Amino acid sequence: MTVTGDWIDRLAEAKGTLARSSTAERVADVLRGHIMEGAMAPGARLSEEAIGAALGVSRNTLRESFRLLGHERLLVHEFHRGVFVARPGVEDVIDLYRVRRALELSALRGAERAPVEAVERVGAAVREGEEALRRSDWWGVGTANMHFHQAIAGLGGSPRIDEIMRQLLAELRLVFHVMAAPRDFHAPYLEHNRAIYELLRDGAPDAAADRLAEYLDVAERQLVDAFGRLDGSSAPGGEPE
Amino acid sequence: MTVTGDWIDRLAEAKGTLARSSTAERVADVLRGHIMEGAMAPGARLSEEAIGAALGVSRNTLRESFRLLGHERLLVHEFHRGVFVARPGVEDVIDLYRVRRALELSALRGAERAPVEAVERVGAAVREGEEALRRSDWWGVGTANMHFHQAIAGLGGSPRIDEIMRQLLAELRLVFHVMAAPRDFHAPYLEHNRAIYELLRDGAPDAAADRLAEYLDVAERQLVDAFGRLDGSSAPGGEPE
DNA sequence: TATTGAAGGATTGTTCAACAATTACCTCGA
DNA sequence: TCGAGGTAATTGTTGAACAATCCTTCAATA
Repeated sequence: MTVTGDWIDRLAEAKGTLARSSTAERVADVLRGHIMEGAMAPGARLSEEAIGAALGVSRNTLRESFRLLGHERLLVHEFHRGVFVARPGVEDVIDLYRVRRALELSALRGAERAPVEAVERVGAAVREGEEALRRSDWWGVGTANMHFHQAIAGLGGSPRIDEIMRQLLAELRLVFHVMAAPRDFHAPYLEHNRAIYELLRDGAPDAAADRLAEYLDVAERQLVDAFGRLDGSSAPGGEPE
Repeated sequence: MTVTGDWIDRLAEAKGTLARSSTAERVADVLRGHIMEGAMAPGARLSEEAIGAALGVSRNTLRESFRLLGHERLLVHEFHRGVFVARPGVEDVIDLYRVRRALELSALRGAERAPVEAVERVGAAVREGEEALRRSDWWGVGTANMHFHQAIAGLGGSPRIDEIMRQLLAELRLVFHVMAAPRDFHAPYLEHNRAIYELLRDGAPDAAADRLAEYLDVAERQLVDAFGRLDGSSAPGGEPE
């Protein structure tokens, strides 16, 4: 007899994690990790030959990885010059916050229709951050903060917005590396996160959005100021001339 | 004496178009054009050997082009199976409109601070569409409509939003190809465009945003209905099983 | 009849080696 | 100090080769 249970759908969901295999993508994963953890400084040049030899992949495959990361704006590719770790500047910070405002606020404002699981992902991120703070795990606090905003943007349930947001936050983590003292930058925002989550959970998404709007303004200004302080010494953004 | 006119900035702007030379990117441009004009039907497979021979580029270079277009969601890359022209489904239409709502409405709502040139780009797109309609140039009407929404999203002056929007609209044009009769789909929206532009120009951006919100709802429903009608015959979206 | 299993061919994934095009560096000379 | 020129190093692109995987076909079996 033909077995056609509905559990077959659950199998189909796992397909994505199964089919994920490609040397170029795995290499991109490795590089992405190194870049975001700061192992490669912003502005550093990535030699095809050196990295290809180090990772044991051919130049062609490595180039595919570079293209992937270039599209995520973690690497910039200059023709005939090579690929470099992106070095975001003040105008990038401003632009990143423009996009964040558009995506996060509109997701929050339309959150009456958000499913409970999506709201709970926000709560989980809040708790994740508080626990990391208790452990004085600053990197973990930053990661949790990213998860928080990812969850906010994910309230609308849009795969495309999720992906855009992932890229934005990865790029933003680069910004933190350019900054002087990113150590405890995130910590003060934890209580804001909790307040926003509770407003959201208690059915006041508009109030939550207003609160988040302030939040974003303050954070942006803080980053812009930090950039302004070190501007002139190394001209972090834009094309050098 | 050193000549330092301000025209040097205008030269710098042209740098982007000048430095743009890479076989992979040029190939991607060609393919993008063919896909968006419907020369290659959604779902069609792109053979590396055939296309490589036709365009006179090597497989490695062609693969780079495929990756570029894959990131724009015009092609989907299935491991060990090849690349296919994307075949958007209903859920893609819904998601595309989610992102459009977030980006276009928030750009419009914050348009008090938009520079005059940006607003005028919206007006130019409106007139472009009206002229195309007069010539019964349906493809031109569609293009002008894309320019209109691109200009709306561009009111905030964000390069990242501009790029996201470009991709979204390219993907949406693919959707129109999947539809049955895309011929005069855009025409009825021209007067909406004009109304929105005039509200915006006359300093009522919030009213313009409300109008655009309706607009998007109607257009989305129309597309979803069109998909529902042809659903079952060829199952345009998702993974085939 | 319908399903399974095993060749066989075709296509993609990846590597390697080579050469062309361009940039970076270094030296030389004024 | 500045510019010109030449050399070395790096990237851009190609072509061929082989491994891995998928699709098709066809026969075998229940």
